[in-house]
Amino acid sequence: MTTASITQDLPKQYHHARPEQQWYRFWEEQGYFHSEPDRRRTPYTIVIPPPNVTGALHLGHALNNSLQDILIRAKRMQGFNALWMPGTDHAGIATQAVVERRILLEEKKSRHDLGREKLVERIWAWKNEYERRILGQLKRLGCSCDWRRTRFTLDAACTRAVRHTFFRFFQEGLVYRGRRLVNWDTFLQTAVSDDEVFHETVAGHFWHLKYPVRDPRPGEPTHVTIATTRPETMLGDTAVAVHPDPAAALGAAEAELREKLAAAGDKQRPEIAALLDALAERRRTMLPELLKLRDMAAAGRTLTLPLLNREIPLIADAWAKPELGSGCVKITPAHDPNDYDVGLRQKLPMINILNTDGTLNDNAGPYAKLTVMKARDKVVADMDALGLLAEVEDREIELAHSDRSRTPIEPLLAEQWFVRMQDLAQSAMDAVTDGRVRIVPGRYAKGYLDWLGEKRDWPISRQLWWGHQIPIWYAEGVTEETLRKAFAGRDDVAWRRDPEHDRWLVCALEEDLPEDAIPGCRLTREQDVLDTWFSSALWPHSTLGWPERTPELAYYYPTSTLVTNRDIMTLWVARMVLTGLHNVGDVPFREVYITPKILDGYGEGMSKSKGNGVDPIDIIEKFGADALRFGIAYLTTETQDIRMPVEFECPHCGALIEQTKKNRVLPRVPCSKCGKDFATQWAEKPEDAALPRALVVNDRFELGRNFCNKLWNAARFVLLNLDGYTPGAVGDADLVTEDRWILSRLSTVTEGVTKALDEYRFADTTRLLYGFAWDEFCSFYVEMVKGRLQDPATRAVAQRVLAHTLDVLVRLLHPIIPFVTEEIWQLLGAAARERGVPAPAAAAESVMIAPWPVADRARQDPESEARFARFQEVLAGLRDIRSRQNVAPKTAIEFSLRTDEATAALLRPMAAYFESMAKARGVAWGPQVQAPATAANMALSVGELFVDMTGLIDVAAEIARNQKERERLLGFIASKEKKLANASFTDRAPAEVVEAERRSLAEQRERLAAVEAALAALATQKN
RNA sequence: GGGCGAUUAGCUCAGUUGGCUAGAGCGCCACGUUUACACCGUGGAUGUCGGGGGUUCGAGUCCCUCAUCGCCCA
Repeated sequence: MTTASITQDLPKQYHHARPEQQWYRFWEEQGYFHSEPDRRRTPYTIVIPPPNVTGALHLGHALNNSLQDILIRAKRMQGFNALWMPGTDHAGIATQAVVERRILLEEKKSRHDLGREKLVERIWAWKNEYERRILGQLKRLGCSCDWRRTRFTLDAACTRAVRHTFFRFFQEGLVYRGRRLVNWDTFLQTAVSDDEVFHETVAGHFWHLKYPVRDPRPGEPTHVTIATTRPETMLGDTAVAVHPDPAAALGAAEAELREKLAAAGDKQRPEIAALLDALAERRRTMLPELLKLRDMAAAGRTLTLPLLNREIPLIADAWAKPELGSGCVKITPAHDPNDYDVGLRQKLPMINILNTDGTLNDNAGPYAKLTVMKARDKVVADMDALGLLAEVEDREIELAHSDRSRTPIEPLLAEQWFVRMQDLAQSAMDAVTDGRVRIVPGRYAKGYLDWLGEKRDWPISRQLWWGHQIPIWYAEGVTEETLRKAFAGRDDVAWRRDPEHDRWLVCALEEDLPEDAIPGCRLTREQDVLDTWFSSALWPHSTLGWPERTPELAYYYPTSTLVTNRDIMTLWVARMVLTGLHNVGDVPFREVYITPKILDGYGEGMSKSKGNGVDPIDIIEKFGADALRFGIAYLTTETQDIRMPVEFECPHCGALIEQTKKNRVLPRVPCSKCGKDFATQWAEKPEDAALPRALVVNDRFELGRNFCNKLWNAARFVLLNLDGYTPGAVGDADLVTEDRWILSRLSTVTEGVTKALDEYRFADTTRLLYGFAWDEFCSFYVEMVKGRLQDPATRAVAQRVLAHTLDVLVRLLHPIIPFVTEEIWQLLGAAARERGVPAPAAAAESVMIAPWPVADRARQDPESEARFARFQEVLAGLRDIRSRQNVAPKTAIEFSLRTDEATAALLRPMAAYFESMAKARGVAWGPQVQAPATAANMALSVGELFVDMTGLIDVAAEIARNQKERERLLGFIASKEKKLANASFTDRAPAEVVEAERRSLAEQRERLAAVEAALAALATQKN
């Protein structure tokens, strides 16, 4: 390809679509994404947080993955052997729930109608579809993942890692089976973890129920009143508690309130005082009875549980709060977390009254088979009929809901599998406290350590069909001797006694056990599957081949950086650290970078279930992948989340329609401008899906699109001016002022960008490059080099410096905006394959594999930068005068500059640039310069600028401006004078600060004098 | 209830160890099509840096407190 044929068709606007497709394919075909272990090189590895296959990616994922790609591309260019390990997560409950719901909706079938095998088959189909879509989205984003290594948490390799981990945990006694109160989702019929539960305030009631005291003695109460928001749970009550020392508890509550009162502001004081009064009242009226009940509890008195007529004890336990309600509390250990603790403490029976489908079981006696809600109504009615319903209050209740099915959670005592966390958690805490894992920003370490510090055992079983089925078989009615014989010589089978039942738990490493593995006993397999996080906890080592000691594991592990969001610090990050330490013996990654979160216009996190997830493809379609990435990087600051209100772009008329909480969940929305309907991401019915779909966009990505266009045009300018380019050395003597300046700035920026990226300061990186490319390279260097390009004597060097600067800039920008930089790189390569200052060298065949620029400190040239700063100030002054005096751009002006000789000497050589950039001819420079008779003036830090305005001047405008400037200066000078008159300032502030203030004051005074002189001169002209 | 974060121009956000009569992009106003770019250029207007107290010679920046919002944990 010749230069001519390349340059003739450069469009004036950068079009992103074709380069995105072309260069992504090119990179893939060249194998640039692939990494192989290579002992001679240092690895840099990132494992992707595997997106779950529940649905497509939204902007939050785009942020996370753009940042990973920026890091991995920069490191690759920096010479590291960079591996970005991709893959997806099976997301057990979330995916199963989505598929089940869809099947129910479309075919009116439950999972039980379908059966385990068929359902799992359907989920695999779903997984295949969404995995393809997700990976496609990542590719559109430009992600340079090593796709040949793509894994899935449920594939054979990950499954093997799961089996080995589970087996080892089992052998070491780290997994066990036990009864625990779990969050039961009655719709999905599975336990869900605390993290899959959200709380919502709903309108409810507080029912006050009376339980009769058995054989009350004279002077004793006949009933005990308790209050509950869930009356049906009384059927599972096994005690009523009263505080063991109600007087002291009331005293403590009072003391606490008094302390609060002392510290409170005026507004809160009455409120707290009222609470104190209420407590005092309570002490008077209720304490005697509470003391009596406490004594009755100590004496072992009992109550009758109405409806079931069960005898239950009155017990003393501190969970009962004498300052609340009746001071007594019912205890339902099998259906309330706090009561469960009481039950354990007091060794109470635990009666489960719930079936897994949310109906009551036989323990509920006459209420069996009723749903929770029906049972509630009936219990209340029956209690009322017995005269045992004391009161009903309306009350708002914080009710736990399942995140997956959106139905209320029932706490339920169930048998589950757990991982013992004591030692594992400690190891993961140590890794962070001793710095083997560094968390950035550091403040997130606290949450991690606090959570692990609780060392709560990890419930790992889920009553689902989609996931890693727990490799446990139950053997009943056999002796250990039989087991030993059956599995003689096998080290891949282990067993333990089931502490809850008369049977053995048998765990198998890789092979599933047949039913008849043990003579005389039919093995049954555990039906539950493992929590998704169990397999994703292994991700950094399972993807590298563990449990095999693969070359990959040896080379890439521990990985370098994990990029994720703060919501899963505990669920995922902490667990990766502890399984990594346990399985591999080392941490999974050296650094964890926590990204900001993308929020919608209402400040809420994006999620599929809310309907506020924005498909990054929409942004890519409209603005380009580079624009998306640039915008994301630009907004990724250390502390702020990113608020992103979005709009529908009407596909009919292009109008922008605000996305609201209402319309964002609709399948079709009418355009408020043209009135026609369009489809949204929710369109599924044929009649909706047939409508053209609106893109969901945000104008903040214009920033990135405009920047790419600016860069493109700068490159276009360079390419259009490379005719006759010859590579060659460029010595210092060849360089002119603007060359030295741009090379100096380039060196400084290279240094700054490299450092910022190293410290995960993405916004700083991007802003530095934006400023350099736009305000320095384009606005000054390109403008200034134009003249030299016209002159055959200077053209060659100008071309070389220009090509070099663009080359370095493009390399620095490549990690952020890979596509446009590759497009430019390729064009530049065709026009100037060999380039570089001081010595040319052949450019890499792709910017993706070009070396990262190294800052040449020797290029940093304070003198050039100082000269330039003065030049820029004078230029701005000239432009300002032109603008405020309304001098047409075509009209040439003349100016003179009163300044010291040194500055004059610096600026005289720049005369040509004042001509080309402000159409202004400098006629006089130096200390002796006098103001022309008719002049517009401007006080500058370097002196005073005069523009000869003969025949042009607008005296009134000039006076107005000078007066305004005078006001400003007077205020400024007054404040500086005050500061410097303050002895404590001059005595105590550092000398250089005081000196700077003095200089500043002197300078402003000079300016003021100039302005006043100008005003005086103008006054004479006015007449 | 405990913890973390936020509150700076109409909007979305920067502001490194306190030295600023506070910056950017968009939007707004005026002018402009000079052969890289109107997804552009030049200039301009716009802020009691959430409220109150304190430390300091000096506070957007540090401390306390209040308010509002978001998230996490209980």
